[in-house]
Parts: sequence; structure tokens; C-alpha cells
Amino acid sequence: MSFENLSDRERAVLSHLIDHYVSSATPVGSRVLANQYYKDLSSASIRNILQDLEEQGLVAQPHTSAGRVPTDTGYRLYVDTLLKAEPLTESERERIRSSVSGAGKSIDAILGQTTRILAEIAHQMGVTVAPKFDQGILKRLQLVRISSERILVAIVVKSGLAQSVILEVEARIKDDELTTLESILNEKLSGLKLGEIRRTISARLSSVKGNARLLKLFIDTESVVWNQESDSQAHVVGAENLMSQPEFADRENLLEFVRTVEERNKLIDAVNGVGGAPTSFGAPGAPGVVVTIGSENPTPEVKRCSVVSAEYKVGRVKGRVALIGPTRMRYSRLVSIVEYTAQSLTDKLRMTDND
Amino acid sequence: MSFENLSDRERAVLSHLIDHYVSSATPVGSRVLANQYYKDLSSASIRNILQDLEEQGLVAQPHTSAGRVPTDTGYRLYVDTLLKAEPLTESERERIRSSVSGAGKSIDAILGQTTRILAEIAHQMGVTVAPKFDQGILKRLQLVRISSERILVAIVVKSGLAQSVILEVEARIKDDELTTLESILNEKLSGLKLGEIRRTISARLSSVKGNARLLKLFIDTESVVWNQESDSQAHVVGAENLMSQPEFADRENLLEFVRTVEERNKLIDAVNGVGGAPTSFGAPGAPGVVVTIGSENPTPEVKRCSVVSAEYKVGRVKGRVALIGPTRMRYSRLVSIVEYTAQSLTDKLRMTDND
DNA sequence: TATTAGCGCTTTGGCAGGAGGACTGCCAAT
DNA sequence: ATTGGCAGTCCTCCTGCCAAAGCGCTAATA
Repeated sequence: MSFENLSDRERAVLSHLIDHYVSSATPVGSRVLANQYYKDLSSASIRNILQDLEEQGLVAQPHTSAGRVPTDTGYRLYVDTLLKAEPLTESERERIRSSVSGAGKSIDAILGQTTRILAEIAHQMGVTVAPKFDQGILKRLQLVRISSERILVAIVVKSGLAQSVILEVEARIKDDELTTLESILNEKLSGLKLGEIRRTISARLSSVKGNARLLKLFIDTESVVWNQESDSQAHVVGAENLMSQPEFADRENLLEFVRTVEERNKLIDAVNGVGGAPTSFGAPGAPGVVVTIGSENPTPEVKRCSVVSAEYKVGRVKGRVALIGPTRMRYSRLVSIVEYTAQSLTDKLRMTDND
Repeated sequence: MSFENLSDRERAVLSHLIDHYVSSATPVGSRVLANQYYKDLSSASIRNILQDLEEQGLVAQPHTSAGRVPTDTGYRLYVDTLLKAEPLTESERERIRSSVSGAGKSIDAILGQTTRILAEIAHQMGVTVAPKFDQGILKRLQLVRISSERILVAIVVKSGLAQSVILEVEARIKDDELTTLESILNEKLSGLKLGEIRRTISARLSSVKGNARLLKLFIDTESVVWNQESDSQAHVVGAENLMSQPEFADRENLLEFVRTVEERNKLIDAVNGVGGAPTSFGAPGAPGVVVTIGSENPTPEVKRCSVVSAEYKVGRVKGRVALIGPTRMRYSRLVSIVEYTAQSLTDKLRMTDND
């Protein structure tokens, strides 16, 4: 559906309506619109325009004789063609930057801190999804004996990510067996993508002779060893920011929402399963921001929410940072926040990255 | 305050009142009490008894002409002297047992699974606090190079726990330096408690010569390396179980509660900062269960909740598993659940433990 | 042709008032 | 000690009513 037939004035009214609705959270009527933005136009004229907008499905009224509220389509038009990214103040940028880079060394700590600042500065729920190791290239693999029947497998990925898993072995293994295995594995597997390894490991190791029991462990437990996500798949901060919004006034919604938040998978899907192409709102070269509005979300649990997300990178491995809030959100501002945060995060992770 | 002056009948009435209130969630009046439990006694008599109980501060009425509700003191008396632990059915026990032992190998996975089954079977919020490494004895320490400027430190604790930290070093280190350092550290530190190491490391390593820069890293970053909690300090599952309770009907409470849950520290305090002595409700030798009721909690954020918790062990390292719910909870059942779960967990962790 | 003013209609939210219910507390009788 | 009964209290729910906000439509106007 294209909206080329919309006059400039209609677009302007839609834009004002959204602006006003975003901050007031109540349906906005022709009167306020006329008084506040169109001193030289009467409310009656605005009413006509509103009627047109309604026919196009861009706004709706909760009930006869209530003001208008933007529809998801309305927001979409706004985001695509009307929105002007609201630049962050220098102090805000500084706050994000220092917060992201000030965090600890582990990727987990960095993401945690990032999520926190994101949620705080945007007053929304912040979500970051840890990078998928799948695309990471195995640099080296190291086996450390923990106890007689347990070994720790350290998987080192190019660009400095590391992951450790504890494996349980049924019977004792000698130290030299372990060292041999380690070098075999490194020889056969390093330089490959983790995802590749997962798919092809049994073929690659079939020719190897040696402690079959031990080898089998690596092949069988593929999922455990090779299918690792980062430490914790997602960080979620600031659910209470959302819950205090009037959108979640009624108990039912609220409970369902909490259930979704607890079951992180749905959230991760919502952040990752983006449909549209990323748009760059800011400086060229900046990470593209994707906005998914309400019912556009493939995940039904967040049908009442919008997701603003962008990609960040650690080497070739990718993750996403996102803000989730009610569809009634300050897109112009959140888009900038997410973009800048993703950028800072990528920078930070590049700085600590050297393979 | 002692309640020895209470007649048996008064105790019985209190007990019935609590039972009824726990399932109905509404103030219970003399009529229902008489009809349901005392076919040979009139409501008027019950009224007299209730008056007595109220004078003792064991029950209260929200307003004149409402039924009675147990006070925290009332619950306390109930838990201490009236409660009979409700034995779990064999299928329930089986469910807990298999769930706990079926979980993966890493302690994090085990605790996660345990928390889940706990919350699910009790319909409350489950919380498990990861063991404090502080009391663990360092078995071995291993250094793995990740990239030129990063090393992974694997800390292996007696009884099979392991923990890894990534350290960042300013300049390149040679491989042999690393091996030397590793053996020095192992020689000087293994066999000591982690807490001990944290406190005395600088003294212990002062005499060592060698790569000073590198050594300093271990001494300076004491907090990072030696102060490790387990992977994630606490697991929390089932917040929505609580939120659907009528206790959290009003928005204010609910929001505050969510805030507390998000900020895990408060929850951990609530679970750990127990005042009373543990009581064993079940089989002798079973872990002692601690019940902390409402305002007894040192943490004001959970003043409206009760915490039922018990200790579990991994070798000499200890953690807690807990259920948190409104003071109106089925103590008799929850006590059994927590006790059995803690027991199963300790068993599971002993089984996978061999140093 | 675009805009405006005005009128009638609809819906919501809040407030007042009354009926009904669920208790308690007390008292006198057993 | 226990009981039935009664007066009094407090909450909850329902109803009716009214004002406010807004819209759509139409007729008048520039």
C-alpha cells in the first residue's frame, strides 16, 4: 500500500498527531491539534483531514467521539518517511560511550552494562542478544583436566571470544591421551567456522584413530560443545520501565508480558526475527537500525510493542542490541540511541579484539 | 512472646483459619469456620475464640465487620508449632529427582533446571543462589592463551567446580613466561581456600620474582579472579506465579516487586540473610529448612512475602535454594518441596563430585 | 473550492445514593 | 461454657444522572 496520494498537510497532521499522542498517551482530538499546531486553521478543517487519514487506515478512534490514535500503519508511514532522527546531546553520547567502554573485559559484562545504560537512557526495556558463535572461526581449542572424570574444554574463537564447557567422561583418561586428543582436534578443526564444525565433525574425525571413547564424546555432544551461545544468550533490563506505561494498565496484558520476558526465547526471537531491511538514520556507515512496529512483529507475544534494534559485531560474529517498548514510543529518539549504542559497542569490541 | 497460655482449641482454630485463608485468600469469618470445621459448635463460640486470638495478635481484621486474617505472628506460631510437613507424593518426588539429576553437567545448568522445577511444582517463585566460591579449595589453576593480549584463567576448585575468567594483559607475554607463572601460582596457592587467597595473595606472592607485570595482574585484579561467584549468582524463575496472586493486585506493589526481582541482589539478600535457625521438618539428616515470614525479613522489599529456603552443598561450598511467595502460602507443602529439592541437589552434586 | 461555524449525537468517566451482604460485638438466656 | 438474636459497621455492587470531549454533517462563507 502506497501513500503517495497523501497531501503534505495530511502528512504533517499525522506527524503532529503522533508527536502529541506519544507524550500524552490519550487519543488526540481535532481541537488540541488545531490550537497547538495550526493557529490559522479551525478544528473543523482538522477534522476533515483526520477523516481522510482514517479512511487510509493511518489513524483510528477507540470509540465514536473519541480522539484519534495512530495505527501501526500510521506509525510505519511516520517512521519511514516523516521521522527525523533526533540527535543525542553530547553528554548523552558521552554517557553511552563511557558506560560501554568502562565495563569489564568479558563480553558478558560488557553486554550487561550496555543493556543497562540502554534501558536507562531510553526509559524502555533494553535487550541485547549475545553473538552467535556459529559464524565464529575456531582459533584454538584447549583441554584442561578438572577432575579425574571431567575436563574443561576451552574454545577460543578468532577475535578474542572464548567459551568454556565442562565435559564429563565415563572413565579415567590419561594425561597423554588428553594432550594427543587436543592436538588432533586442533589440527583437524581450527580455522573452521563453529557452525561448520558442528555439521561436519563426524566426517572430519572419522579417519582418526585413538581413544575412541573420548573422540566420540566430542562428536556426540556436538550440541553441547559446538552449539554454544555466548554465556547467557540475552540480557534484559528495564522491564519495569514498560510495565509502568499505561499500555500495560490491565492485568491480563501485563501478566502475559511478564511471562514473555521470563521466557527469554520469545524476546530473542522478537529481536532477531526482523523482517524489514535495516535503515540507516544517522551518519553514513553507521549500523542500520530496524524498526518493527506492533503487529508487524512475527512474534505474537509482542504484538503491542515495537522493537528498535541494530546489529553489532565482534569480528565476523554478530549480535543485536534492541529497545522494546509500546508502539507509542519516541521513535525519533530511540532510533538514535540504538544506533549510537550499537556503534559504540562494535567499536569497543573491535578495540579489545586482536587475533 | 510465648503463647503457652493458648488452649488447644484456640490453636486448632488458628490452624483451620490459616488453612482456609491460604486457599480462599479472603478474610475468613466465624460462620464458615463453624460450618466447615465445627459442626457441633456455633459461630458465636468461634467468635469468642477469634476475639481471644486477636488480642494475642495472632489474627487481625482488615476492617470492622470483615473476617479475620492471620498476622505474621500468627503464621509464625503456625509454622513453629502447628505445621505438619505435608509429604510429597512419590510421583512428585520422582519428578523433582529426575529433573534435578537429568539436567546437564555444568553447575549452572543444574541450578537452572532445579529452579525451574521448584517454581513449577510449588507454583511460587523459585530462587537458587549459586554457591559461594569463597569457601572452595583451589585445586589447580590453568592459564590458556586466547589472543596475544588475553589469557583465560581456569580456576578449578575441589569437588569439581570450575570457573573461567578472561584477563587482559597490556603487553605480549611469551609462552614460557605463561607456563612458569602457571606453575608458580599453582605451587603457592593450590590447597588454599579462595577467600583466603583473596585476602592474602599479595603477601604470598611478594617473594616471587619473575614477570612482575604479569604477577601484578593477579594481585591487582584480585576481585576479578578470586572473588568470582558462580557463573550467574542467582537463578530466578516463576515471577509470574506471584504476580497473579491477589496480594499483588494493586499496581504499586506489583511494580515495586518487579523492580526487586530485576535487581537480583535484593533477592539474594533475602534468601541468604536469614535470621532464624534452620528447622528440620522431614527426615532426620535432611537439610534444615528456614522459613522467614513477611516482616521478619531483614530485606524490606519482601516484607509482604515469605521465604522458604534450605542449604545445599557442593563439597564444602554452600548455596541456598528458596521459594518466595506471599505470606499466605501453603507452608506445609512448600517446606517439603524445598527440603526435598535441596536434598536432591546436594545428592546430585555429590555424585558428580570426585576430587 | 476550501474553510468555517454551529448543531445534534455519541461515548466516557465520575459522582451520589441506595440495596444487599457479610461480619462483628454484645447481651440475655440456657 | 455455649448459644441465638439483634444492632451496628463497613464494603461492594448497581443504578441513574450529568458534564466533558469529540465527531459528523450541513449550511453558510470567502
